Amino acid sequence: MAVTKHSKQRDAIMDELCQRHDHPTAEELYLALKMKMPNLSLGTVYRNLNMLSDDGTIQKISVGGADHFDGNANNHYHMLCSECKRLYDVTYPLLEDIEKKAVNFVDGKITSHTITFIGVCNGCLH
Amino acid sequence: MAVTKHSKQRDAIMDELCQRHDHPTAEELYLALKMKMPNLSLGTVYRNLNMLSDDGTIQKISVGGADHFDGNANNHYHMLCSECKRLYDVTYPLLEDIEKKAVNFVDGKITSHTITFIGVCNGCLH
DNA sequence: TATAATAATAGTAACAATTATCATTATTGA
DNA sequence: TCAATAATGATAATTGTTACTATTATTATA
Repeated sequence: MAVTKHSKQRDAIMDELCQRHDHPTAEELYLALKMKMPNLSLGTVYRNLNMLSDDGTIQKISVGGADHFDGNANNHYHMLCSECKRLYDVTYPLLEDIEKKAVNFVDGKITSHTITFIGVCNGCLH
Repeated sequence: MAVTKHSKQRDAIMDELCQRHDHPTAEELYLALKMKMPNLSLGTVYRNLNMLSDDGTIQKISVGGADHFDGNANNHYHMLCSECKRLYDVTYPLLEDIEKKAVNFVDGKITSHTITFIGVCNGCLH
């Protein structure tokens, strides 16, 4: 179901998600919020994250293991550290024309694209 | 553990995976192989797919839901149909220099990259 | 070619991530 | 203020995957 009524829990989830830039999982968000809202439920976090990502208000990112969420809905790229599994933003300029070009190599229509770099972050290199 | 000894099950898994180009999940492979090898175990399929993708012999692809596997280990791109969740190959030419360029936008080293187009396949459009 | 070492298997249990259920609570519009 | 119902918290159920263990298959060597 789509969002219709307002809720404190959803506000808190959005606030937390937009303040941080570490692309937390549902459980990481839940644990952080649980301190301020002690009777928040993990199911509520999942339900809201799914509604919001269905809306296009936030992004859901699947890279193996638990899904990550990104409060920045504008398309941008990511890097996954294969050591610590953390997900980082990559400010590589958006490839504006890649979807148009890719149409020639696809049977269907394209609505978006993702690029994920895999590597090792500085924290894990040292 | 890495592959050392030979096994019929692993051969059958590789054969099946390389013959088809629909990026099956572990369970889809299992069901297809179960006909020829009635006492194949799902755990065996998972174990081998993981060993082979750790090797770099095959690719594991996470796009939400169950992981998909690709017998083509050469880097190439994919399209995910948001309707039927099927994964297609995209023969878009490899962006050879993107990893080198991306280094400037990343704190760490890059070892590979993936591009996934999201869209609707022809089967789902009609 | 027999044998010993051990990797790989089948079958099953356990686990992790996510979704569904449902009685209760909160929001909203009349 | 009240009725309608969306959203919640708590928990059960489901799904995808990994771990465990006794047995079987592979392989190197005597």
